[in-house]
Amino acid sequence: MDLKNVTMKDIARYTGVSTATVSRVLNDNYPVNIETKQKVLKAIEELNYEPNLVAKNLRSRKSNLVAIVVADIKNPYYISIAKEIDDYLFEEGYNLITCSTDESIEKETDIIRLLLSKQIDAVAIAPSDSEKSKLTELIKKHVPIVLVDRKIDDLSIPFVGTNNFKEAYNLTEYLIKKGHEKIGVMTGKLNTSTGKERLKGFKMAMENHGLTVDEKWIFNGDFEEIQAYEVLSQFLKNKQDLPTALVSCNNLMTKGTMLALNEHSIRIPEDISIVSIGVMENHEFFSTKITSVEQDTSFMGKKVAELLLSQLQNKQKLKNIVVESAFIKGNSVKELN
Amino acid sequence: MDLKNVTMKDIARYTGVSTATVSRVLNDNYPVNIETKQKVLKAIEELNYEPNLVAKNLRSRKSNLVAIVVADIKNPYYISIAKEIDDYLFEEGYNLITCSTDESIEKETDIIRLLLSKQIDAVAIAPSDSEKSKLTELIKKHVPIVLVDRKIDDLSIPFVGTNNFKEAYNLTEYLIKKGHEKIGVMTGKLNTSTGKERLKGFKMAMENHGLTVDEKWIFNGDFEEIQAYEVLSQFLKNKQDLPTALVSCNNLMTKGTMLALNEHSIRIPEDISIVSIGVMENHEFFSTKITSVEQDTSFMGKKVAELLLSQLQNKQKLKNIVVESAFIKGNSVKELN
DNA sequence: TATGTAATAGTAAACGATTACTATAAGCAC
DNA sequence: GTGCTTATAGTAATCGTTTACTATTACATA
Repeated sequence: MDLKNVTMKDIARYTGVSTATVSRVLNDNYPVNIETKQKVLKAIEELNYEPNLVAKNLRSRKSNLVAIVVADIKNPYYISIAKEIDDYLFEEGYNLITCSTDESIEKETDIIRLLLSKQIDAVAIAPSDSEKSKLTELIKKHVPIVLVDRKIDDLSIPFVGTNNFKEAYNLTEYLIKKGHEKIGVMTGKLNTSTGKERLKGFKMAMENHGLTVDEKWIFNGDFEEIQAYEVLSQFLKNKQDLPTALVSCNNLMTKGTMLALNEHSIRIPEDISIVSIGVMENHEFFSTKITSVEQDTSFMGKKVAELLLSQLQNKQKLKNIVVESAFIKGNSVKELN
Repeated sequence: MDLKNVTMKDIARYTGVSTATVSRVLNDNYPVNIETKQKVLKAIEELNYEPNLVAKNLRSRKSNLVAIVVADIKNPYYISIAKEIDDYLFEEGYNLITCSTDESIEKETDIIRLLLSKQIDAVAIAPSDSEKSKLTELIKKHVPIVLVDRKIDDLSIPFVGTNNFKEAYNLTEYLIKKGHEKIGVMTGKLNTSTGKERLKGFKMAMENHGLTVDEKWIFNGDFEEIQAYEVLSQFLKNKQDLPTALVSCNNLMTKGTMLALNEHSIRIPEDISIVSIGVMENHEFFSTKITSVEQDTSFMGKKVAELLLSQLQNKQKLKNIVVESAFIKGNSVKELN
């Protein structure tokens, strides 16, 4: 039974009115005789009618779908942002779909094309490449966008994120004040705003304190755990001399770093000090808690949702939102003074 | 510019053929003259045509949307499963939308209704209540379902999960073998299969070893961190005597438990031993690593995806899949012998 | 009485794709 | 020439809604 869905047509036939009237009852946007209305509502109840949103969407040229496109949706940082956005948008009748680009610009481009085909209503995105991202495709079709975490300067798209330069600067300075001079950095992807700015912050802090950055301690990470693990493992395998401290440019790479150090029995902070931009899950239970800065992802998600909704509802207020991040003091930094 | 999307009609007009022909070129499912075909393809290129999937979906009565409905999509356990499903389905042209019920049956019912309206193609679900879940609504509309993690017995729906009874039994027995007799349990929701079976496993292990279960050490959790934290905090505030060991019935509650114990300066395992069904993120870095069983969520996700796809593609093979879980030995259990 | 307007409801055209039918022409066998 | 098949392509219906038009009635106003 019930092989075919009940449609407005069925309701119309059942009650002897036109589909237009049924639609009007459902949307309550046009005067309908009270008795007719009740008859229709009764039929809807009896036949267990449920609207077909695909049809509705075709007619309205919308999809009630919003996407969040990030490098890796398994990253707790993005998860937390996404969940918050989802909660807010769900209230307004939107569903969120999450897309991971795995930092590949090709995949990101494919995803954007697919989203356009799906008539996506809005997109929150952390572009995997600040130059090559095909955001113009979205702009051309007037799809509202919010940049999350990663910025793109030339396009005037609202942005929600943190002050990456400052985060890196402060953490590096913290190390310096503890007496560290031989400091390395595990960088993020340098074709993203976050990667660039964090490295810049690191270098500036070094420079301002008259320290030079040793090239061999600049580890080229890509924001992912594996790469950080491998780059550092390679370095350690060659028995090169370690810096006394290392700045890790995101949470995933901090994990990769810790795993590599663990494997070589290098202790934190006895043998090397670590600071991290971004926290690891459950770090409060760690034997060595990593000193880090923590972003308020719930707040960020909320702000992203607000910016998305304000664009969807044409209440344009397109300002950028830079969220302050918190300093978390752990015990991963050795006092050298 | 480009306010309106380019449609097949535009391509048809531009090339002087009918929309039927354009459709045939695009789908390559009907003979089209080679020159006509090239002309159409050229127009598609030039006008930058992209298909409208909403229209396609209306016509085909599908949505290319699959949903995963769980208590809390922020739970790393579900995230990992979801990500795996997403990856597999994306390859086949489906998008995954994630829905959190927050363990509320009302919310779950609303979600199911919404999904039906969206013409959802398939649903993976961990029902928030094994009795009251409105899966019949989905079944009535012939929407393929896969039960994830939580089972429902009477409906014959394929299931992917673990042997919850055995997991609880083994962990409890492990404690007993270490000499523990005063053992408590932080239960999950008892209106779910996982909650019920884990408690049953715990009780059976106790019984089989001639131990009695003290009611005051049965803590009524609901699988969520907060509830576990609060129930235990309340207990500790009343200065009641502790069991020597506690079985926690999922990862989130283990966290709540640890937080509550921390706050009261109760040490693991010196003051109380803890075992957990399910692992916490990054537990490899914990000062006290919790002895637990770990589910292979990637494998589970893969199996769920397979079952979903096989139903979507009518290759019915509806067997249940029970995944073996791994025993992780930590240092959270004190030897009492 | 003539006229304006509000309530009520139906008709039919959209939205953008797919496809069952139908039609034409060409090629081939007899 | 007749009949059959195949390649090719158009027409128009369809998926399930919404809505611009149009139409009718009732009632108030001048």
